[in-house]
Amino acid sequence: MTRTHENVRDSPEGKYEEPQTPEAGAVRVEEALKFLEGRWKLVILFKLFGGRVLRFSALERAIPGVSQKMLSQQLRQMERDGLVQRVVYPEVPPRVEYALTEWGQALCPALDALLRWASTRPASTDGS
Amino acid sequence: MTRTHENVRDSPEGKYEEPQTPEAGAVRVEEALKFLEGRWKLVILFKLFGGRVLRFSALERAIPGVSQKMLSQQLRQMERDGLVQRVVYPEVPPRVEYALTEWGQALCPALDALLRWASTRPASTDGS
DNA sequence: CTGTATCCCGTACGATACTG
DNA sequence: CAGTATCGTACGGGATACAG
Repeated sequence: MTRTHENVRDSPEGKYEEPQTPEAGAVRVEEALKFLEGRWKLVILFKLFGGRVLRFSALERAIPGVSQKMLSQQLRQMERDGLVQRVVYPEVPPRVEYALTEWGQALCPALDALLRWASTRPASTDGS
Repeated sequence: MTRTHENVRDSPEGKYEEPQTPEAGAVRVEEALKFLEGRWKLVILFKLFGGRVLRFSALERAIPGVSQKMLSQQLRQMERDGLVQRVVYPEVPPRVEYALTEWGQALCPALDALLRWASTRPASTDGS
């Protein structure tokens, strides 16, 4: 599974192409990581994983320490990036619900891979 | 369905334990991501993937735009984190070689998973 | 050759106040 | 309720100079 590669070219669904150079690889990973950059994005992601739907105030309550500004800002970015779906109900008082997109949900396995990797870290041999 | 699997507890090799709460998951992913944070870490990583061994000046030349300060700094962090091995040859002039540790090499599949995920991103429907 | 020490700056983030 | 506006700050990172 972790198969780094072999013949991926001309695969029928043909979306994913192995980066051809180390530089390209680094750049593409950086681009992927940019979707996760931001003090609160991962927290939001995990609150919404599993198809959960939360409204603004619920997220605010669920995430201790976040300010309205930051919550709003990060949600907007995630929406623009296609990670999050935002649904506005034209009511009074206003209600806005947030959920992950399919693509957002699909992040889960990749994060899992990262978690698995991190969990294999050898203990430092020196006393640092 | 975030839940990729079910009973992981008491697995024989028993190293990896699924995070029990969203918060824990977010925190652990953040910790994992911290190993990759830094303007030049990924570039360095990709230069060293595949078991390549490079000395300081070689990395400097291979990474356009990096300063000695940053290169040194990021390499030190990666060394402390256990991603990179640093070998000093007590010669004149000094020679220092850098390579990835096993754990560092093992990052590759996880990054691949991230790359695959990113490659499935739907095109924006709006004109942004 | 392989670094460290200073100085400087942009930006991400936090706190607070205000609005439809 | 669900945000935006404004201000202040901490820190990562660039440029440059110096050192073993």
